[in-house]
Amino acid sequence: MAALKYSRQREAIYNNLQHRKDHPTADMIFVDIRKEFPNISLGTVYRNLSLLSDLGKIQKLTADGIADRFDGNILPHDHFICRECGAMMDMDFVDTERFKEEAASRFDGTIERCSVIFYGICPECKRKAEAERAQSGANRFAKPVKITPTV
Amino acid sequence: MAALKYSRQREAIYNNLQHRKDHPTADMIFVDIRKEFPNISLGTVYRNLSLLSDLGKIQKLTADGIADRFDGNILPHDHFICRECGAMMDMDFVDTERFKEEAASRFDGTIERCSVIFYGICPECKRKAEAERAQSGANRFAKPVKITPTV
DNA sequence: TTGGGTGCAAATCTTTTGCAGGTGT
DNA sequence: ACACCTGCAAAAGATTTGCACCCAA
Repeated sequence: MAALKYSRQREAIYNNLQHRKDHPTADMIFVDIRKEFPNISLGTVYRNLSLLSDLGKIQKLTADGIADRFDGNILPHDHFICRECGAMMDMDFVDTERFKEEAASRFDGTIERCSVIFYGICPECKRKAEAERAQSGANRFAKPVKITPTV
Repeated sequence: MAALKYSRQREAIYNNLQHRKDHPTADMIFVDIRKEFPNISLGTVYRNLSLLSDLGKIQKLTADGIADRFDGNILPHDHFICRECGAMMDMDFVDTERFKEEAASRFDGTIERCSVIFYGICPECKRKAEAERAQSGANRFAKPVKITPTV
């Protein structure tokens, strides 16, 4: 079994993640951390994020249509992604654990973890849209409609 | 607004998805459908899956560490992925709608959809593992342990 | 006829990996 | 000294896209 050694880069990556709450991508962390370590490589960032995630020190979040994001908060909680501004935010007021237990009690296999991601329009974008609509009457979040054959 | 035209390829892709329950990747569909359309290209499969998903005729499923999968069943239901065999299966006995409403009622933005994915060991792999363990005493699903510094 | 759809291949984006040299223990 | 870790760059994997031709409406 491989023994883990200390590395300044790994510590910096971990700390960077602890000090921000925007659920950054590997590249966002890379850009930020390069201020402190100008020579760090993106590969190192990926390697350490993957390692920290395997160790359970951070969380990797995979969602539809976007690059993986990382979260320094490992307490069980859910996430929301805004399809307007792309922001990912915490949704920690829903009891996911109860939900997970409910599933586990009726499932024959073993449930180890559960990912819950909500998609929609975030409070800020919704507010902006409502202000606009009050003026123009148009709804810029309306999904495009197509003329559709059966398939 | 673009008008949609019928295409045999799109119909075949849609039907292929309706007739299977293994939550295939784009490539799996491509391989299967090539029996009927030897000249179809992977790009066409991707384009149509994306289109059908936008139209709400099928569902795209994004999960950790695997290629996107597609589901012909658009009724709200959750999924489970086995980390041993990689199979993705339905978990439709949990009331996700209630869960989604619970979240929506306490959230200031608009929740449009919700993805719930469970990860663990599927019933079949669990059974096999238990049979093996009864003989050898070893647990092949034990996660590797590392000696860990603070970070 | 016209504009959407297709096949093909190249491009893009994200993430992983091989290698040679650096560093923690 | 011995692994582990890093930077660099190339590779890999998944998905998208430009283009010329084809086909449904």
